[in-house]
Amino acid sequence: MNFAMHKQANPLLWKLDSIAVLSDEEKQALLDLPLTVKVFEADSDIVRDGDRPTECCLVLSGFVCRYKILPEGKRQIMGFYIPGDIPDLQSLHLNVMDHSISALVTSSIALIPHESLRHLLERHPGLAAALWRDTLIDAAMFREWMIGMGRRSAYQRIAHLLCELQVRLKAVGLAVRNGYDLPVTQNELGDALGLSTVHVNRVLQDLRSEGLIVLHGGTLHIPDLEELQAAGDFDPSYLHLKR
Amino acid sequence: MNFAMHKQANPLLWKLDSIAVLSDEEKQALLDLPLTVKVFEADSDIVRDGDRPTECCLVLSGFVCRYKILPEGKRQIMGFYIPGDIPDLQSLHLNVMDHSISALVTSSIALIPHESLRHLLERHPGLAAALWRDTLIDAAMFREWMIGMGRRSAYQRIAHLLCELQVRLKAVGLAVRNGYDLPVTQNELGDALGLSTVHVNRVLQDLRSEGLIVLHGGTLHIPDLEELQAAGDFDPSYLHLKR
DNA sequence: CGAAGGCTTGATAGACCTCAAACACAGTGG
DNA sequence: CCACTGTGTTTGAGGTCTATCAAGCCTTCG
Repeated sequence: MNFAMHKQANPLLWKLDSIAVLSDEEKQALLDLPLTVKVFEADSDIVRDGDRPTECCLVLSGFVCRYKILPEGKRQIMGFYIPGDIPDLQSLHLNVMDHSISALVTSSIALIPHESLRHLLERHPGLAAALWRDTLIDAAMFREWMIGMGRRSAYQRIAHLLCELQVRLKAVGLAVRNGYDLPVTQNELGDALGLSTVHVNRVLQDLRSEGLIVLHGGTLHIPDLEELQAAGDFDPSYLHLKR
Repeated sequence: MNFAMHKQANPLLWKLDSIAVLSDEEKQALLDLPLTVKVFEADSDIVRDGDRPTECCLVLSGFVCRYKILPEGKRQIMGFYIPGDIPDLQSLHLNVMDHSISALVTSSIALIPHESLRHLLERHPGLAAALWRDTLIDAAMFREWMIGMGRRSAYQRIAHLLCELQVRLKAVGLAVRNGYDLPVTQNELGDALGLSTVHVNRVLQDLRSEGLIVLHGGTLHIPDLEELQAAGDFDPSYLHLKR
């Protein structure tokens, strides 16, 4: 069995392979998971604040975000999720959702019953460790975003986010070295970074005029990745990738 | 064996009991963990950014924080930890620390070898689930802090933090209904909330003058908890306590 | 009693927000 | 084929929250 060829078909395999060492047996077990694929339109919720999910959602294609709406109507986006990610893996151990997960563009999502996952993890402690690790890396990303919103300028924050997505997309084969598709509006960027749309727009123009990014029509080109990383004070070690 | 009386001696038992259901056997196994107790002075690091820990630290008494220093010298505090917490539990699955953990006041810390923990978790899947859940709740707190720094005013943020500590301290028996010891300087509060010391001071005065808090000498009194929660837009559900 | 750390206050500045409107572009329908 | 609509982007002007700088004050402790 050639697992390399399955990476395309099953992005979860690709993703976990980028953060943990898996045996062939474990990889096979992952491939054997029963998946129900469902397509979500742009701006539709996959899981809602207050829900008690009985399955986890694995992103197969598209772009997904984790967010919460505050009483005053403001929205905070707490993370972007890409193919291979299981944004609500936590629902395995936290019964009630304390936020929502939504598709930003049309996305195909595989639903995996909790039952199947629990069964899998019982039999394969290595996979249990890998998924626990995955949730810990998620937490590390939250921390890094916290640092950004607490102590970095808007300019740095945006540069940092663009770098994070570069690295993560590349780890699952969805980015080339110098760019990727970014199907996110400036409004959504603002909600993710704690900024107003207007300010995001102005800072993006700064980044453009400095030649750090070329961004239009949802396509991002990064002429010099290291320069952008420096501008965003970005160090990928918090993503805990294997190499 | 009366486990209730052990809660005092072993705050971990108390803490886990507040977030998960444990059998007597599991409780006993927790009590059997080999602990090496060590006292850390105020402002001394327990684990450092870049370390590769071989043990986890359990807070027995005192007050601890998770933080990171940025290149420009700024500090972001990403969480406060109290007796019963294991702030670096993640080191079980993430080899390299991407931040530091430090005592804010003299604190006694129990060091638990990874080996012992792994052994424990293999034998007691229920405890493994409880500790995984604990790291997920940690992540939920990060998310809530993110929301604060992204979308809440300084006034709300401070009120929110004071409420969070109230609930968490109460869950391990360290707070009465209307207050607790808060051994944190205004400078540290600022670093935790992404604010300057000066501004923290002014907002605290606002909170005081509105009668929402009485704070001096490291002791916080909350005349009306519900009012403070309303001021901080605080809803404890993200802490995922049992009841 | 002096030193040190933390708290408080005042004045000034800047980053970012809000409001408001114009512009660009893709999709829709007649 | 061209108005029409909607969403996203861009620009301008004014305002505010919060940072920074600088100093004085208070308490604790050796």
